Amino acid sequence: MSEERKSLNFIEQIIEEDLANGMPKGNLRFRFPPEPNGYLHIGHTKAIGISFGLGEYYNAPVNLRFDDTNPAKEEQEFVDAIKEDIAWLGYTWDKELFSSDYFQQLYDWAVYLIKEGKAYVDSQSSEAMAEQKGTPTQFGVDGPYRNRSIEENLNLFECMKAGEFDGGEHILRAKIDMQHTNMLMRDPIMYRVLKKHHHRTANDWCIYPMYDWTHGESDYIEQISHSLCSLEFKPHRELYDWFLDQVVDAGKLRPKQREFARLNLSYTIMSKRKLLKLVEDGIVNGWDDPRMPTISGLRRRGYTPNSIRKFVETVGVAKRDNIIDVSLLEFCIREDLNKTAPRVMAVLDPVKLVITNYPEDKVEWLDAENNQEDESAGYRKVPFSSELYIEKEDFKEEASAKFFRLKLGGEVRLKNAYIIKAESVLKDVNGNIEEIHCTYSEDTSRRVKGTLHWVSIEQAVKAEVREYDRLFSDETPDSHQDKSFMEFINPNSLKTIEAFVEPSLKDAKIGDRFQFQRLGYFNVDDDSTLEHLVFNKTVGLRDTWAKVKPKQNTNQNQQKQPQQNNRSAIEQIKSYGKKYDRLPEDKQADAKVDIQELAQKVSYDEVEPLFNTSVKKSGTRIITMITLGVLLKNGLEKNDAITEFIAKALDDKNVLLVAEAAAIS
RNA sequence: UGGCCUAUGGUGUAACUGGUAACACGUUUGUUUUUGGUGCAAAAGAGUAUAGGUUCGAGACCUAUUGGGCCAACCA
Repeated sequence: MSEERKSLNFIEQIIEEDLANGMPKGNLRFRFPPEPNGYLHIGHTKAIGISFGLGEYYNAPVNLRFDDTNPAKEEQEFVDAIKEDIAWLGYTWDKELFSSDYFQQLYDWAVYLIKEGKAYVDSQSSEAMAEQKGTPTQFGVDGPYRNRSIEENLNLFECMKAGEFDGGEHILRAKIDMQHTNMLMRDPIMYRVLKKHHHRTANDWCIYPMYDWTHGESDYIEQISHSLCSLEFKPHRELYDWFLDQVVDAGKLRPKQREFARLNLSYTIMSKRKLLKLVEDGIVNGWDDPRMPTISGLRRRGYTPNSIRKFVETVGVAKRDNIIDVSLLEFCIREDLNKTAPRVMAVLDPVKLVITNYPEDKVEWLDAENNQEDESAGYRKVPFSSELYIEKEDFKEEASAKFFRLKLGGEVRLKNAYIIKAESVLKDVNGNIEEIHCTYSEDTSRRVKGTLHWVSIEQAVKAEVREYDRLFSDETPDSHQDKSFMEFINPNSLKTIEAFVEPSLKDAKIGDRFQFQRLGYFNVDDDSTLEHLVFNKTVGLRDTWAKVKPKQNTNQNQQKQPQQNNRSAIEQIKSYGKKYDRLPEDKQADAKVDIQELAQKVSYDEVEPLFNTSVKKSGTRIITMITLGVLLKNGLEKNDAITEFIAKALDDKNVLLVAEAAAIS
């Protein structure tokens, strides 16, 4: 076997190149720099996965650095939550650091820049400054304070630090170029006055550095080799480099910023601000609501760290905008849970079933396999008696042969138990089925088509089950310029069900994950108590039956499927065109016969548009020629378009095309 | 009257210096099965945004277009 080399993503390629160019492997160092102003979500997981993943791959340290330069928005609560989430995902950071650790160093460097004439204090209103800044298509102009003396700047900046000014009076700006094509280079702000309590430095500072001034310098202080962030920071790179130029020591490592496309998930939103609105408006019950795309929400919903890491890995890293289908996330959690989750039986929508030939007082404790995917999972006992619950959905008085659940006169297997036959039903005055009467047979070796899950009524435990649907009805709720994402909120995203579960679940603990057989994966919610069990539905099983069922699921989203049957003759011919000239000779001959047959059903109007097919697509032009040949043979008159098409083909480089054209010209 | 990024099946990511487009999800079919799950097998689906060019040969190279995204917070 040849060695299989996994293809590298563009960031890995950059690193490999740096290594090849002589960077010692020991210099590799990464960081994940969240702002502690909210909870982490699935989008952050990508950034986490990239940096920490690189750290694991190269055995390099990864710092966790809280970017806490804006005391107005940041809180200790978020620091704690972020640490919990990253640790839960299974990553370990080298050092826990804070941008605020560098406030003094940043200040000293700022003073140095002032002395070098590279920074100045501006004393205008923010409106005036915005005015002078220009627009992307219009140059900026220099402001009136741009050429203050170094002494004055030094003095003013010191006064800013000493708290002698209020916010808005003065700011410190880098002196770069008001005519720069990159807006960020038009004398960006380095410091502003903010008389706010900081979660770590308390009231030590009343001036705070801006992101751009802080980030690159922090990377430099920590000697981060590759500073990875999302694409919207691409324009910041130029400034990142400019700030680095001012302070970098030739002997030390100079960090590199590189950008990747961030992750978007269909049917949800990723913006912290919008997520906050869902929380504040009470659309969801907090940041860890199981419907939220936050890490804490997914955790509570029953997702495993492994499944999320697998997801991020599968999604890949590139630079183009993307929307990943939730079905991929769901696949990842199913794949993980299928191997690990113990199987149990629970009935969510019960109907009573009575086994008339089973002794009324008898209870049998039958063996049930915990997980057929895992030999070591063992068995448990489940009680069986004459009165059971099954799902309403699993019984119909009459049904087609495609319905292989229980119907009158039909047989079905009860999972882990016996084969039963439905004999009759008992209905209330409205005609609703109250009881299904069956007989059972102890011969379980027979083959029957269907197998149902069930619980014995007497021993069943009541439990609350929370079923979730997607939060938004639109695939990209926040990408409509004319509509707010709030308009797409799905009002039925939470359904609370009173269910019956098998007694073995009585002592399930918070966080435990199960497969309710035939239904899906569920975990025990944080709200669960000994007296009142609460389960979350993590994700359903793949359900091919649901697709067969006529309408049933009303909010089933319509998916466009490629029509493969009933394709028109011309469509079938066209699909030959895509590969015709690449087919081996014998198959090509077969294809030609087939095309000629199909061509009988094709009209000239369908063929003419194909005359414009580009030269490159010779296959399509060949099949068009063959089809045209049939039409001509059937009496079609040559017109100018046809003559021109044939003439052009006779001139082509492709010999097959020339041959076909020659045959009919 | 801008700068930067980007374009490959329905989705996402591949394709080392040019050799005829791969993998995963999704879809469909068959098969296995005491879960309409899982497993196994297979199929459909892309001439790589467009138009030209170079070349025996282009998704990769060249030219010109077009679509999409980002950039004007004392946010990060």
